[in-house]
Parts: sequence; C-alpha cells; structure tokens
Amino acid sequence: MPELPEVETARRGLAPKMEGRTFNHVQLRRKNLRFPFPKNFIRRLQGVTLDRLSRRAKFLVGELSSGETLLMHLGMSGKFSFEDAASPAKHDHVVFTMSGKDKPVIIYNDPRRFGFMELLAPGDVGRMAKLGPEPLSNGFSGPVLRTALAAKKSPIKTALLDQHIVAGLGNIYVCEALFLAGISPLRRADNVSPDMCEQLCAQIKKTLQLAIKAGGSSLKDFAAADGALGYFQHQFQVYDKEGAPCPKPKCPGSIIRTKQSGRSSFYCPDCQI
DNA sequence: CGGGCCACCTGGCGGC
DNA sequence: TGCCGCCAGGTGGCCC
Repeated sequence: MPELPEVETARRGLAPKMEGRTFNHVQLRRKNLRFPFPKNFIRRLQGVTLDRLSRRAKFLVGELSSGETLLMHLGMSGKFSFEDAASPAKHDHVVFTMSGKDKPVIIYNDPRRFGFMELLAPGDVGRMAKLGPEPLSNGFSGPVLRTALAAKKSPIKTALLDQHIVAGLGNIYVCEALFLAGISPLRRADNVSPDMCEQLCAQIKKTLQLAIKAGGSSLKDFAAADGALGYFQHQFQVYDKEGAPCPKPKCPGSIIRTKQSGRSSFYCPDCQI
C-alpha cells in the first residue's frame, strides 16, 4: 500500500484515537510480521501512554510515556482500521485498545506481512538513522537533491527509490514526479542537471502534497483508518497507464512500461528526456 | 562501498 | 473450473 501520502493519511486518522491515550489492551494474533515482535511487546505497551504520533518517511513514530518509541511500518499491504462488526478479519494481526470514553479499538491488518513494529530505546532512532531528507521539508531542495544524485551512477528512477537520497517516495510517486518533471526514469542520476533537479524537487513536493490532500491512493482497498478511500489514483498521469496516450497536451507519445531494478516504470518516451 | 538481484508473503488476475 | 505464471504501494540481505 503505502508511500508517504498513505502513511500520512493513516497517521492523521489514528492520531485523534491514539494521542494522549493509554494502551488499555494490546493483542497479538501471531508472533511476527516481517520480523518477530519485540520481546515483551505487550507488557511494554499496556499501561503506557502514546504522547504523540508522528511520521518519518514511511514510518509511523509513536512517542511513549515510557521513553520508548513505537515504530510501525506498513510494508506493502499493511493498513489500520477501527474495529467493526467483521472483526477479527483474516490477516488482522495486532489489536490496540486505547483508553478514553470511546475506548477505540485499532486493528492492524497486513496480508503480506512485510510490515513490522519495533520498540526503540530512548534516543535510539533505529533504522531511521540513515534516511535522507523528508521530501516536504525545507531540507529537501534542488541543490540538496543534485548533490545526492551526483554520486549515483544508477538511473534516476532507482536513485529516487533509495531512501537514503530522499525518504518517503515509492514506485507510484517516483513515476508520477518524473513524468511531471519531464525526466526519463532511465536517465543516469549523475546526469540530471541542476535545473532538472530544481524542477524534479518541485514536482515531488507538489505530487506528494496533492496526494495527501486526496487522502492517498487506493490501489487495492487502501483506506484511512476511518475507512475513507483515498482518491489520488484517479489523478495518476502515468502509473499503471501502459498503452494510454501521453496526458501532456500535444505530445504524440504513449505510456510504456519497463522494468528497472525489478519494479515497473511507467513513462512517456517522447516527452521524458 | 555501490549496484544488482533475490527473498520475504499472500492474493488477484489473465491465459490456457 | 483449475492450474500456472505473473504481478503488486517495500525493504533487508546477500553477492560480486
């Protein structure tokens, strides 16, 4: 499911039902996701308050009153929802019951189990240590991108998926931003000019902001925690549009699909150079 | 070390 | 209908 906009959508849905509340009950319906759950996961959460739920790249970051940090990653197919009549459903792996009059029951469902949850000691940032800049922050700019790309011989597509270069993009938004910036996914990263970097940086920010505004993209059935479906998929220009005419006015090309480092790239060979 | 490839999992879809 | 191969929003680990 989730790239930065979907994770941000999940965060916004969860925050009102988690922030400032205590974990009244934690249930694990299996002992691992991608990795085993941390030792004493339940005991280290129950009775602890989640003070703040933030996001770093594609990670959800819960600051706990115990001093530890609850790190959650949704992998390819993870999603949060609130309990409904159908619970528990297949692939519901974690159930958080929070304090408060409404006692919200939050369910983590993940068919492919590429997601994971970790508890970090105070001051430890764990696997977030080597992440590149947040794409929507001031720390991400044309010059910063240019500097990071200068050392890369790989295609720009591959470089933008590298979370050390910029953190939070995935296959969809990389394809979309490269199209909007008019840059071929095949172009070598170190051959993306300063002007192109400026343009690319601007299109990345714009795409992510529009996607967040749309509540993310709903490919299979990704939804915000409240069940609302994101609708950014209706604004895709190239992703999953193989064979469609290029959406750029007057461009005679059509969208093709190719494979780069094992993932599909969608682009217009006529107007992306 | 950088880059390429596979592994991890389940499910949906198209083709035969 | 059934089976098979391929595809899927990510990332970690292994190899050269």
